[in-house]
Amino acid sequence: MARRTKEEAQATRVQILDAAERVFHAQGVSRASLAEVAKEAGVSRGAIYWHFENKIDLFQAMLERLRLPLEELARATESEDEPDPLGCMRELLIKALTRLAEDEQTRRAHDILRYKCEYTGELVDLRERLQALSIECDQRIAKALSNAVNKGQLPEDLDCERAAVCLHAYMEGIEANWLLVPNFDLVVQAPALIDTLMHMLLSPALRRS
Amino acid sequence: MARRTKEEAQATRVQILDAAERVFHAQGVSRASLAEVAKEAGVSRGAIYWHFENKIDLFQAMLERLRLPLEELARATESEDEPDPLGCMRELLIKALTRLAEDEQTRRAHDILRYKCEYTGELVDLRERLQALSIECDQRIAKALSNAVNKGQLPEDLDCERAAVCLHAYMEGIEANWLLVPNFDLVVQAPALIDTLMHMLLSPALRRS
DNA sequence: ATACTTACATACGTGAATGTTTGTAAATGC
DNA sequence: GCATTTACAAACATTCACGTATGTAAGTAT
Repeated sequence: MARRTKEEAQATRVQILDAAERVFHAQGVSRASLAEVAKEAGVSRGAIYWHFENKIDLFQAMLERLRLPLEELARATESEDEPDPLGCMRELLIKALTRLAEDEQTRRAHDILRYKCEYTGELVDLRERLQALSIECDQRIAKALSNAVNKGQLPEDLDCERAAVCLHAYMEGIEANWLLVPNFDLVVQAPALIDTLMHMLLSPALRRS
Repeated sequence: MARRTKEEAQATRVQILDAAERVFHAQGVSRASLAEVAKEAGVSRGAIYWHFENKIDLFQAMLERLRLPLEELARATESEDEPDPLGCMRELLIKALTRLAEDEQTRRAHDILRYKCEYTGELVDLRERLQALSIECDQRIAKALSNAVNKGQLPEDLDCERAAVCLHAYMEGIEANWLLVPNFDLVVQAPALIDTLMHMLLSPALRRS
């Protein structure tokens, strides 16, 4: 095979990443072989080793593409200048569910992270990254809730940290369970699911002592 | 090594299962080798192949030990004769969290199922069992909620099926997130977490159209 | 007491995946 | 226009876990 131009090389890189996503999803990360990925991508294993160091490097690169396009909304929710942080958050959470239901790539990636991946050995640092992300997520939610409190949208004595834990858990569970058994229309149900979550924030059990 | 008596053989079987639990938890199911399990159990690989067909058989046998001792409470919650189904459910859910926090074996098993296991290939039927369990769980929760409605403990027009989805998701998320980052005392927080969940059931978004 | 079976240990063969190395033709730099 | 580097393909060596086959000493039935 002849040498490719730079753009062609970039294209094969993307092909490999797409193939990896499919193969990882079908076989699981540890069970998937680079030979399978290569075959699926229509290249040789050599090509993969040219673009990536090894399987975990390929996996990490694949995950990098997830860079959530929900950042602006998240930032708005956390901004103290936002006049309607709670409405902003509602919109953000609905978008998160909608995206999961509608975007094939997002769904596959989340499915891999939840059900096709063992967080051990070489992937232990990935687990640590997810732990850090989880903590950061809690903090950002708490900040957003705090903003909503300051705007008078939530009770004055709301324990934002504990509420954040509940909100986070609820979202995590919705996504996990729906990925496992997608037996209802997530796009249709999303607003009601999120409104239920919003109502939960008014629980007396979430007030400071 | 000489031949063991029947009781001794049963003891080594348990040793192997315990060792498998530890090794699966440390290395992940696919990465764990039977040689490691044997070494950890203080036996040879031959012993494992005597008691179990192969690695997945061993894994399934290990999971069988999970047989949750929460069944009586669950049955009470689902029973139409129970005068306080909601209180029963509250107790059940708190117990579920408490057990996860306090029982090492339960925690390890759940951690394996969530973060040390790829539901693919030979484990695809395990995934299907989990799917069936998830659906069944939704139905049992819905039934319990229906009982609570009939006792006047929840609003007449509650959509029990959708409420069950929310409740299930919340619990799932709490467990998953706490297993990933156990940065708060689950036993202490459990009552407040469950009370928050109970309050969620009163959301107007969960009423029938 | 003897024959047979159990509960393992040990040794072997096999296949598969990994990382590396070498080869090569075309693209790119000067 | 030539040397060099790039973007792969193909072949190789190594590791490693799995399943199986065989060995064996003690328990168990008769």
